[in-house]
Amino acid sequence: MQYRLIKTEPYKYSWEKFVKEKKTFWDGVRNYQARNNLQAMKKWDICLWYHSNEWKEIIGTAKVVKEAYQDPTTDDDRWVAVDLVPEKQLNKPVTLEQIKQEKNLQEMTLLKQQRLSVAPVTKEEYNRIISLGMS
DNA sequence: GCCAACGTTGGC
DNA sequence: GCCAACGTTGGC
Repeated sequence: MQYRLIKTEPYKYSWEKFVKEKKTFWDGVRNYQARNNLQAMKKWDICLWYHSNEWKEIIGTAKVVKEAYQDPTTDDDRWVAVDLVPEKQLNKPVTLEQIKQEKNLQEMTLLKQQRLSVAPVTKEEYNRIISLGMS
């Protein structure tokens, strides 16, 4: 089981819309590092769902239900997509501000590489976020 | 809306 | 293969 963090801009594709639709495919990644992270995803891996821009918070988690396949939005075979379904919503979103203040979360890729749209997350970081979000 | 950080492109 | 120029992202 692996954990990752994926970013969306809420006005493009929000958590609310995701929950309503019950499923989405994660496409449009045009960055090699993010692509590599996408390709490494396995079925049932968990992704933290992060809203960038004005929200700046982790709001819920998603489960991978289909591993990387050719991105349907492009003919370019360098890019891939995965299918996700909502797993759980946090009682209380974990904000970027909180993450910055958490001693144990300083090493998160989210903080180190702000532009990466699909980032790895360790089990410890994941557990920490969930306990913050569920408290 | 600005700008820093960083990824990508293309000329050499 | 290097690196300057350029474009995009995302926090503020």
